[in-house]
Amino acid sequence: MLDSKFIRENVKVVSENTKKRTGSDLIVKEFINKDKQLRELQLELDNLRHSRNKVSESINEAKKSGNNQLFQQKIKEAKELPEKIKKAEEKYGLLEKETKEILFKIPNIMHKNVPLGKDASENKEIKKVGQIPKFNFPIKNHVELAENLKIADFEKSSQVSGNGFYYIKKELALLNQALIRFALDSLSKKGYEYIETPLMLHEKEVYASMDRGAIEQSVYSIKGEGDLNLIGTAEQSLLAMHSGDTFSESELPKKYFSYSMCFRKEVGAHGINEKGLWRTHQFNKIEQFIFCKPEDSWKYYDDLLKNTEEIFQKLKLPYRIIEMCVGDLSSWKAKSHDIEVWRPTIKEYGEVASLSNCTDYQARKLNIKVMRDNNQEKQVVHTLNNTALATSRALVAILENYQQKDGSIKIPTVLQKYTGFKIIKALAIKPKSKTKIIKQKHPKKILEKKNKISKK
RNA sequence: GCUAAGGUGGCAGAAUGGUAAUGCGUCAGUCUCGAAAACUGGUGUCCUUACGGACUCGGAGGUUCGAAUCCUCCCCUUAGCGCCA
Repeated sequence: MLDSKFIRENVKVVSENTKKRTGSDLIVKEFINKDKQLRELQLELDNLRHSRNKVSESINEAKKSGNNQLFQQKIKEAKELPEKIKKAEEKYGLLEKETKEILFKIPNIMHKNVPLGKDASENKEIKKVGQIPKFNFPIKNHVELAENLKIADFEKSSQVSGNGFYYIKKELALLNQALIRFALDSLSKKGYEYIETPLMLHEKEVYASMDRGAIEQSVYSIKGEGDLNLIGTAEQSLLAMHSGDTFSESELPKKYFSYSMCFRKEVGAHGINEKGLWRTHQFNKIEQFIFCKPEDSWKYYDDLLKNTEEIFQKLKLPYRIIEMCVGDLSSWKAKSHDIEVWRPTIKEYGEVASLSNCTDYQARKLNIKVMRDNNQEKQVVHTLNNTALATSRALVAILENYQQKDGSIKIPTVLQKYTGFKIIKALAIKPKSKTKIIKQKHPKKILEKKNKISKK
């Protein structure tokens, strides 16, 4: 949320920004109006309370001095006040709630360079990195590849949990763990602090990181457990970790990274009914998160992008960077870039990481501040986040980009020390159709191979 | 989960129905060539141009003219017991 005082003092800036982002600045006008009423009501309420405090004080004095007549008279006088105060309080509470709701709807002030555009189709491509692989054989998508290799089971998972879940098995599951370790090591070396967080949060903390719309579309809440919700990203739990804290200047920046499971409803999301690992209700993610002084946030923004790029470069996966245009920028962000990885099967880039500078918008909701050295003044900190690696999408990219003619999958070199194997070997026997069995020329060799594997 | 004791500013620690003592820390000023000590003033949030005022004792309600204090519900901490990956 924005600072009410800032809105009052910069109506023009906020209105223009809101209009640019949502097409209308009506909510700003509405806020100004409500906020004015609210402050008038507060003055009224304060005056009522003041007179109560005064009367109470005089009652106390009368009691102490033993002036019984005055005491009785004042009590009589005081008895009328609580009712009035209660009414004013109720009115105030209601108006305050309304005003806050509107305040939450006013979007963050964008960075001045955010490109114009209506929606995702108008996002700006910044650069492309890496060689797009060429295949001299018909390629398969990750679902076919994984099912043929029997390293994933999407039938069973949809049976037991519904669509959007997965069983990954054997080499694929180990590759998943290898990706996690690889990303953790990569960020550890950069001096970021590793954190493991709660996977459930109260509503207030979840709400701090995003807006109402995003929550309704993504957040799972736990039935019968008060207002507990599964996190959609460790961004939420990392932000909440410093809820209410005031840092000294020397403590900042706080650079964190975290590994967690993420849970998302994906209501209305395109592709949630598609089989596979690309869009799922549950996935593993290594997330980067920074709390910093306001003047430093753009510097760290670049760092966060570099860290993730480095990971994809080391995995030798072709990717591109795009910048979110106004129409595709979430309300709480000041600026955002995505990293998209190449998917040869659909001949498109697909989102694998999302970088954001939320400036002070998130931190204000949880009252996270920094005490300035010079003038002893507190200032709301800036928060930034970027995916380091969401493993399920990286798995898709690896399966599809590293597939071989025989259906086996090469393991990216940097991951081999974590997996312990260099290739996910194609299965020798394909018993599905008779013709294929006939085609197999060396059944002895196949048997030998099988024995070797089972010995391992 | 049970039992017991607790939860008051950055920290320690009083106030048991009369409007949050005090100490430490910290910041500023005086003094000093400078520092220390000493002294003086400030040190949570909000409203107000200001004068002022309101709020704040883990949270939410309630009783009362008035609640840190009494009542109800909830949360958390510590210790012991129980259960458990």
